[in-house]
Amino acid sequence: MPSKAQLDLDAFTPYRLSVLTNRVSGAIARHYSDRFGLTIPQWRVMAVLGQIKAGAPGLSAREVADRTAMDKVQVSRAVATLLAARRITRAAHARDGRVAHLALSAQGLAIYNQVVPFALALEKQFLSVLTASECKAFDALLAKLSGGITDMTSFT
Amino acid sequence: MPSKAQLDLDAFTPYRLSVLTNRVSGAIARHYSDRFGLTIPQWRVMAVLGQIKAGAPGLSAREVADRTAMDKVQVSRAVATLLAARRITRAAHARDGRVAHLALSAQGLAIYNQVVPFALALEKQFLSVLTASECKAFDALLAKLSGGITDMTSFT
DNA sequence: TCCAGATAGTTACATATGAAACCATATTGG
DNA sequence: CCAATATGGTTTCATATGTAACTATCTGGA
Repeated sequence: MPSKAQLDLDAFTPYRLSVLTNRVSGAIARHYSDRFGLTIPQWRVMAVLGQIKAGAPGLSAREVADRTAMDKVQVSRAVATLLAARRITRAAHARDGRVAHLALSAQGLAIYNQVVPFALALEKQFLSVLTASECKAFDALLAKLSGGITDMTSFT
Repeated sequence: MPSKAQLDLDAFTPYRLSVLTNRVSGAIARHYSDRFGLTIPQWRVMAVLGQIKAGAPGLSAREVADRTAMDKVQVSRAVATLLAARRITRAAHARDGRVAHLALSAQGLAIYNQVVPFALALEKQFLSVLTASECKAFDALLAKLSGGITDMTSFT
């Protein structure tokens, strides 16, 4: 018999990463949904809109997509839902008829201000098993791995 | 105006984890699909079946689910597809009429033996931006974080 | 000016996924 | 022995998601 190559899923980094992420994201998604009626894509849109300065005109859907690592379809759908719930506003661009400025509504801002501390608390709890220096190390490693992957769409 | 709490997605660990994982998993899924006609759930089933010893009777669907962090519905569907493609076999349990033993077919084993080195190469490339000691550190941190999360389904 | 792309965003379609209902078999307490 | 319940596994249904097609607008060059 051929001496088989073996692969232990529990030792396979992409698998471990996937399981961990699904657990965290799933738990967070449940919380967002239960307490704020938000999906993660919706929350991501609100999160980037919450960062724009007071006087600024808002972000286009494309800018939102860029900053959330979502594709434009996901953004379009999340925006439609958030608009229907009056959590964000849409205003025409002065010069470019294709573009709309998106921003949080007053109601959306109120929700944003509730979700942010909540999200930060969840992150803190997630990281609570690590020491401060381990957190920093993990952060750096994530950055390094992400940097290594962005350029290789094909992942030869 | 109230001094708003802020949240920068790019500094939010669950978000960063999610983006990284989606990139890796997406790239791997594309490769498995292109070259072997496998989805990730299907491959996970094959991966755990590939680990059982020669004389062993095979794994039940529930055991497969336990070892792959998939739920029984996902397993059922992956198993159905793999059976149709004759990549795995199903045999009745001697005593328990509900249970079936699953194992790789000869054809499935041949594919398994192709995929394993391929998967290991992808993992190696993914980790190639890290030094050996960084890999070890990352591995340990993943384990610690996973351990911290498993017990908290609720993630208070 | 006007046409050939490029870009913003939405829609449609086909597939994937999760939750819950469901069927069959096993087990357990009376 | 037999109900009540638990377990293994599949199916159903409703929703989520990705790809590709589509509309509308804009830009740049002949």
